[in-house]
Amino acid sequence: MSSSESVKSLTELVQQPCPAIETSKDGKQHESSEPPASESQSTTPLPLSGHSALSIQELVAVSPELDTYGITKRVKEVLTDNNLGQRLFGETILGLTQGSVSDLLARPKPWHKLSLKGREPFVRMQLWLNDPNNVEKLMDMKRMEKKAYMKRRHSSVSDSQPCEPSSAGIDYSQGASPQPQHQLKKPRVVLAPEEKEALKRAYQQKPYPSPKTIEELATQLNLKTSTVINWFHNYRSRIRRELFIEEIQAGSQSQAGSSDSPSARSSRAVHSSEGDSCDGVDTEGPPEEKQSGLEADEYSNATTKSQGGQAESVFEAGEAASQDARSSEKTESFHLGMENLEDTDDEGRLKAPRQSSPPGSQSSGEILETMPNSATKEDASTSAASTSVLTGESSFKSKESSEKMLSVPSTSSTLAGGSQKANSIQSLFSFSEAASSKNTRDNTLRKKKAANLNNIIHRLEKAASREEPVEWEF
DNA sequence: TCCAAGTCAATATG
DNA sequence: CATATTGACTTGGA
Repeated sequence: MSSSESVKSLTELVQQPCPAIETSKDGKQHESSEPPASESQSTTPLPLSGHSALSIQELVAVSPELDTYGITKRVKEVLTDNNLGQRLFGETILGLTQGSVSDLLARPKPWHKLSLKGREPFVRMQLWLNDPNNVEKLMDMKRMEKKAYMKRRHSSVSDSQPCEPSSAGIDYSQGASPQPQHQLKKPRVVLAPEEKEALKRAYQQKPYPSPKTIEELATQLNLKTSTVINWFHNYRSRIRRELFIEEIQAGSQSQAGSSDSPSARSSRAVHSSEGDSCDGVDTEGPPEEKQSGLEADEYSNATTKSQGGQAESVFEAGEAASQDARSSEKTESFHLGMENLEDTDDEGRLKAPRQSSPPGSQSSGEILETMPNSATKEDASTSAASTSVLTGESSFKSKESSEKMLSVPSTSSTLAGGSQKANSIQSLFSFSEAASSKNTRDNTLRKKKAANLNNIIHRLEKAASREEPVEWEF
């Protein structure tokens, strides 16, 4: 009921474009439930379809800056408190699948980094949070779903394949037997830990590999080119996100209470210390971005592409044959000696890989095998490995070891939130300040940061137009 | 064309 | 069962 509410809120927002400033609770943001009427609750799973979408988009357009982190936090609380799953919430309220919701709730990007489209779910969440009956509605949905489910399996007594032929048919037809249809479907590539390692290593050196490099990687790892491309795209964007959340969390917890943090940042202070960092990723780039530190330490970054095009074999296992002939000489960048150490989930990993790994060579696992190319299923056949390193311990354990590698000092750069837009920023959540990420323990984080740095560098370079990779002074 | 941002959907994990 | 991860696809911009 209440069909006009959304309109009302919308109008309100429109009328006063600059709301902002809400202190503790955001009271007036939007209210009302999403779809203006119609709400077919019966069988249509996806609520979004035409009608509501429009309103939402308009709302997004006029929506004030929202605290995405705060919103997701509250949503998670409400959901868990009431035993509501994110699947139901996602499909019913956001029109997204479970996986997407999980991701969104766990790693919300800051509002200003979101595209119009990306803001939609957050506006919906805010709307939902403001809806007094939000929980109740979801509970109802849950009940209905369950009922339907029960009914279905109840009535379908002997059906071997419960209904749900929705996807069926079409192509392969033939009927029937859903049994023999797999394999041809599409296997869903799963990269082995070693492969991921190799890709990550390659990423450190070149976040934006050239087509040629990609080809080589694909060949060496025995993966499809598209897989390698996709991997890089995904990795880059995911790394970026990690940084966002880090930024947000750092900011929000700063004044949580216990932490005193002497560091008072006065507007744009330049932290000279090289220690921490944080920094934002900022896609813009052009402006200044001071990154300090970054000693090459271990991986020198990408910019040094040297004009030749050398092929870097990511893993030492040379193997292969791949036709590369160029001597890769040192190529391998640093040593990173990690290797797999058991897993046991420890987070505090002490460094000190017990395993041998001769200091000079970075042994790292090598890939599984490169079959000629017959295409049959992939089974690891082992072996061979001609030059394989002896130390190589071929069978790796299982999980991927932690990834630790490079220990970049950090990018630092205070970026100063102020410079950004300097206007609205109500900063509900943190400022994008440079806080301090002191935990040294997280290698992963560091790695991500480092990776990100490379990313930034790459972009700057690009932006700066040709010009060789000048040496940016960090 | 490449890239980034959003998602989906299959798998992994818990 | 629910949630988390992740390769691939889609969309939209230069």
